[in-house]
Amino acid sequence: MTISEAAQHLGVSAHTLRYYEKIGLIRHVERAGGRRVYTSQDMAWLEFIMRLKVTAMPLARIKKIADLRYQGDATMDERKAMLLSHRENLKAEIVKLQGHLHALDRKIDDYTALQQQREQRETGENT
Amino acid sequence: MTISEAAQHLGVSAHTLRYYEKIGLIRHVERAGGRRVYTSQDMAWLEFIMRLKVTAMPLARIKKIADLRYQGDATMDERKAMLLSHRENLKAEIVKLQGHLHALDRKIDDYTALQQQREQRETGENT
DNA sequence: TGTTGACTTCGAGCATACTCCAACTTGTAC
DNA sequence: GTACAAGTTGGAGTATGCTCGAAGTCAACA
Repeated sequence: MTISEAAQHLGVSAHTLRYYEKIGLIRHVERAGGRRVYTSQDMAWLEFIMRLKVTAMPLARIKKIADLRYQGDATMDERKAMLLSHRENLKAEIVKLQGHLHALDRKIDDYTALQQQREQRETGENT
Repeated sequence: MTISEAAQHLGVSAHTLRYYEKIGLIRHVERAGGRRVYTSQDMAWLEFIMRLKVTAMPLARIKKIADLRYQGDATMDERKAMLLSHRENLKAEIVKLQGHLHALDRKIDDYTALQQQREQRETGENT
């Protein structure tokens, strides 16, 4: 897979993929005639990175997981612990957003009530 | 309420409150002897801003709602429409995060399975 | 009246995550 | 073999949202 194919597949730009390689999120990507060739393993790893990214994990923390991964199987427990911790954050985040959703609903209700008051005034129901 | 009280109450820094005033999220805050005095109405508005902020609305969009608010009641429909649209985004975001949570759970399961395999090898159950 | 400490303004600086540029190389198409 | 698209590198620049520093002001208390 070329860089532009990979980029399209992952929904990011080729620039971003080079950037991720530069900061070490993904390492020793093969080259053919100097050009990057992404294997299916590379893609699986990048997809996992994207998964962490969309759940608002900062690149610095993703980098830490990447570093551990490149150190080998001995770091598995630590990586699992990081994921478990991230899962808890994610669950808390979902609960928080649900709370904000309800608050937003109430605010919208306020607007609806104000609109109705205005309509009543305009149709002159009180005079 | 002084700026530091307001900041503490809202969970941001005084610097941030001045910044929000500078970019126009909140306007004509009273001064007493040159110092900001936040009224309960100011606080209600700032709390609403925070509510939007924690749901990942960019300051630029919040600014737009603030601009509309300062234009008066005539912009109520437009503001309500923005909130409705934001609510849809928020709902979609929650669904998305729930999906990512499940994906994360599966990844964690993978790690657990690998750990169990390793334990079996170490205790020599196969020889 | 002097000191303390929280406040003021303005502008510069910072962290994150890209995003772009310049100059050069490579593979394919004719 | 030459044109052209797509790729390469390193480094600089950008957008967002703060965050800090400098230099000065103000109120309250000893």
